[in-house]
Amino acid sequence: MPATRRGELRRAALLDAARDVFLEQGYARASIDEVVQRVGGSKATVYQYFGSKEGLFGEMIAHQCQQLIDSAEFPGRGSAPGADIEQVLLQFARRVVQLFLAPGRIAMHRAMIAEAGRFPELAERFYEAGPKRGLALLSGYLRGQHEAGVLDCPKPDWSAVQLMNLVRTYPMFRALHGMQPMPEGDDLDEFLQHAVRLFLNGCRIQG
Amino acid sequence: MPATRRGELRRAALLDAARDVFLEQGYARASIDEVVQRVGGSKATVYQYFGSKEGLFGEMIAHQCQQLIDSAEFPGRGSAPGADIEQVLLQFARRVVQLFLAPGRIAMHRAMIAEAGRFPELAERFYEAGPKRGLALLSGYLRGQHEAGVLDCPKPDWSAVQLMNLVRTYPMFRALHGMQPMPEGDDLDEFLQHAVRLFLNGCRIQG
DNA sequence: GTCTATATACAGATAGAC
DNA sequence: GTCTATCTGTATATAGAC
Repeated sequence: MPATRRGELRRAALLDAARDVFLEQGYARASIDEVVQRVGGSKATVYQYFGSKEGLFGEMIAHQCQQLIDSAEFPGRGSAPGADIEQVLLQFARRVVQLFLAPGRIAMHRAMIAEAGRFPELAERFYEAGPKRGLALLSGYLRGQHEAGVLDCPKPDWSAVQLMNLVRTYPMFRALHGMQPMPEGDDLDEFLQHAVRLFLNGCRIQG
Repeated sequence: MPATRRGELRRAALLDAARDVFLEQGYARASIDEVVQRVGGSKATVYQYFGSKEGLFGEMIAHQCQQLIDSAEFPGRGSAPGADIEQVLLQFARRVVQLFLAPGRIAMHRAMIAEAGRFPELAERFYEAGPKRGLALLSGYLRGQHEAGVLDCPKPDWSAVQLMNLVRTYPMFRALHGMQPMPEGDDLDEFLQHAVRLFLNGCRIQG
């Protein structure tokens, strides 16, 4: 840990450069030399602050998770209670996809998955910083609709997972595999509408 | 390409060992030396057959994809036309999860995602060997149900993607991130039933 | 606290004997 | 066609000057 003001800046700059290098090249291919070269300074400083390559990676991921938490204004929060459910959920779907498909996020996700076996606690932290918070918000919204008798959602936690999977998985799966988000001729927003409608039909109160 | 019988066996043994090493360690950490050490023989032979580390990785993945195609008896195929839809789809869901969560498959999936940027054509091939075939079968089944007036599935391709996402994503997501397949207290099969029911409700003919 | 220079190790790839 | 021995580059990590 740096004690001086300049040290703080050095440390932050190193974390930023490390993010770029690790996410561009993956953990194993990334080299400390390249991180140092981008930010200026010397390798010894890296080892002073982070101890090792694993340490640098770990703190970089943790830092990213913290930023994700700070920046995420999840949707659903602040939507009027009586607003049209389909519109609220569609808005939510668009925001989730936007968050997950941001270029840096895909790269980070890839790096996480690649090293999940070696850094299990980081994957857990990532999950709690991102998906878990979104799920909690969505689940709360669905619980409210259930209790109001608008939807049939006896298990809002599971329903939240399912809606999230419906809207997020297909484009994310393709992006993780290096494919275009949607195949030719398909329209992402139309796909999201289809997913939300399926979900709403599935949870409709049976008359 | 080996010409002798013994060469064929050597090649096959190398591919098997390569699969283990790559999937255990990931592409970058894996070393040719370790592959050679496990199977016996020498490094030069590897370069004779596969040209480079990338070549070995590529042919290993291709080989695995072929095996996946050969071994996959996808469900839905051969189910009686009049069978109960919920049971057919539940059976399908169980089989899909079983296939995707097999230990080797998760490791392979991780390796694929990690290197998807550098080997885009491999990801494509994997997609066609696995998910795409499952989706095609499911889509055909759903189209039949739609045309028979049993389900409301005007876009069976999208509906197939959505059902697949509902049943597969959550356990697979957790496995990829090194977490247990299901959180404590939740039951996988109950989750699958919940997913299938949501889907069927969503596609039910509106009366 | 930060830099330069270096130790140490190991990886991918190849040359040449058999 | 297959092996042994080796070349060459590059990575992590550290010792010691400023």
